[in-house]
Parts: sequence; structure tokens; C-alpha cells
Amino acid sequence: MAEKTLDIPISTTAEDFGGLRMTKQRQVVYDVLAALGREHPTAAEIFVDAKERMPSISLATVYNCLETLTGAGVIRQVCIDRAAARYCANLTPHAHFYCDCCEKVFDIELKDSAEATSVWSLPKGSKVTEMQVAMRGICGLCPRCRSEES
Amino acid sequence: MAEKTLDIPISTTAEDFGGLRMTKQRQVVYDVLAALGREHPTAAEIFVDAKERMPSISLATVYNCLETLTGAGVIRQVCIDRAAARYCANLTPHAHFYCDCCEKVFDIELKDSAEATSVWSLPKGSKVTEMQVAMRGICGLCPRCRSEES
DNA sequence: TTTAGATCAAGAACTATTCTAAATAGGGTA
DNA sequence: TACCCTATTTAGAATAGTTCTTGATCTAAA
Repeated sequence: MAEKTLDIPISTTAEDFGGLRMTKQRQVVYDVLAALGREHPTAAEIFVDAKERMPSISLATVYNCLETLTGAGVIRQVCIDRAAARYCANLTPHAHFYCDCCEKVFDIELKDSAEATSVWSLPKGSKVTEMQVAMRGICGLCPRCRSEES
Repeated sequence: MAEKTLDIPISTTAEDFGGLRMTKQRQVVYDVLAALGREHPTAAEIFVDAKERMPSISLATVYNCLETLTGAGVIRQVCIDRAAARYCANLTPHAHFYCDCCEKVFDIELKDSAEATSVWSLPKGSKVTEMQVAMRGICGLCPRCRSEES
């Protein structure tokens, strides 16, 4: 999954989305997150980049924006263990893989035509509005991680 | 899933497990967690119950014990969003469902002969050592949650 | 232009968790 | 049994991440 277009009116400045304003700050936070692509930055990391684009922005505002954008369903919060929350502009159903060896977070896509909830025996009448899947292990992608495997 | 027997030498006092001592405190913490069954208590909640059984126990010790027991693979830590970590003595592969309506956490079992990772297209050579699946929504189990559904 | 409400910035406050240091406990050995 | 060594516990301080509070600023609508 390399490129993706949002069908949400969020790339134009100061436009409404879901009754909320797309302010300069929210736009900056979103742009920074989108620019960082697959890196799943934390709020603090986003703050660093956002400050380059808008020096007056505060950490509290970054948190506010991330919460607003998450609530609007435009980005997703990714929680792995108790570490700082990470954020992700990839809205397709996907899991996260944290590599114990290289300490990176990877997106894991659903298999073709698979359903994320299909392996779970959910109670009748239940409705899943959100699902977070986090795996941990060795990614086996970089040389060091390949040698790490026993 | 109502009853379950642990095949881990942990129910007898002060016995070794994986080179570690099963101390009184660790036993109490484990017992409290097992007694709370499906309730997925937080460290603070475990502390309250543990203090009844052993008034001298400290919160730091509860945290220590939970970490030790988790590391020994005897219990699991459950992280949902950024809320306080919850703990769980159910070691079978299962997911967690947080009900937005009744605010409870339910265990969701794997379907018969299903594999939790099977729907995800993991990179070749990767190895998953742990997987956390958290769903959020309406459980539809209690009357109030049933009426909540649109 | 005025007004009302949304949003922002800065820093204080809060919560869950980890760390530190000293005391204690328990197992192995003499 | 007495001693030693190490693991563990305790209590409280410290920390990290996040949320809250307050007053200022911005925006859209009237």
C-alpha cells in the first residue's frame, strides 16, 4: 500500500468536516502525519515536525488535533503496550507489527477478501465499531532481524 | 469458557517457576487475578483485593509481580487504548471486546480450528511471538446494550 | 461590526507506571 | 543452626505521557 487518496474534505484549508473546522493547525498535524507515511509517529514526534511548518504550534494543540482527527475518523490512534500512542493516516483495515529486533512498527494488510473479525466467535447481536490488532515479534525483513531468528 | 486448569507449577506456594520464586506476594497477586475471573482488573484493582489477603503488600509489589508473571507467561497484560493496563489469567488465544455501552471487557474466543493470524498477510520470515486483538463496540448482551444498537 | 462559540497556547495538573534505596526474606552452604 | 548471598519487597520519589485550565485569538454568521 504505497499511495492513497482521502475521500474526506480535509486537504483544503479551513473547510468543515463533520461540523468541525479544518484549521491551519489541524491541517499541519494531518499533513505531517501523512508525510511521515508508514512511520507511525508519536505525538511528540509529530510535534517536532509540525513546529517546523508552524513554529507557534504547541504540544497541547497537537494532542487536541490528534484527538479531533481521530474522532472524525480521519486518522487512527495505534496503541502498542503502554508505550506512547502512535498515529497513523492509513485508514484501510490493517494490523500493526512491532519488531522487537529493529523496533519499528509495520502495517500488516488483510489478505485478499479476508475479514478481520472472521476468525473470532463474536456474540450474536454484537457490533464492532473499531478493531486494533497488534503483533509483536521479529519482522525478518532486515538482515539483522533475519539473523535474530533462532 | 468457564473453567480452566493451569498446567504451570504456580498454585503451590514458594515453588520455583522458570528460575523465579513463587513468593507469597506473587501467589496472592496470581490468586486475586484468577479469582476475578473474566473481569480484567487493573493493577490498582488487583491491589485492593490483594491487600485484603495480605495487608502488607504494596502497589509497587503488585506491579512487580504482574510484570514477573507476565514475563513468565503465566498471565497476560491487556492494553486497550491508553487506559490503565488490565491483566488476564486466560492464556488461551483470545481477543478482547470493550463495550462502549456497558464499559465491560469481554473475552472473545477464536472460532474452532481458526488461527488468529490467518487473515493477515504477514511478511515471509516474520515470527509472531504475541498478538493482541482489541475490539470496541456494542456487545449486545445486556438489555441496555441491545437497545443501544441503531 | 458585533457576537458567540470554537480553537489555540502555555503551563499546571494528573495518572499510571517505573525507579531508587533501604529493609527483608529465603535458599544454599559451612 | 548460623551465615551469606541474592532475589524480592516496601515506601516514596520520580518520570512520561497525556489531559485540563485559563485566558487569548480566531472564525463564521448575524
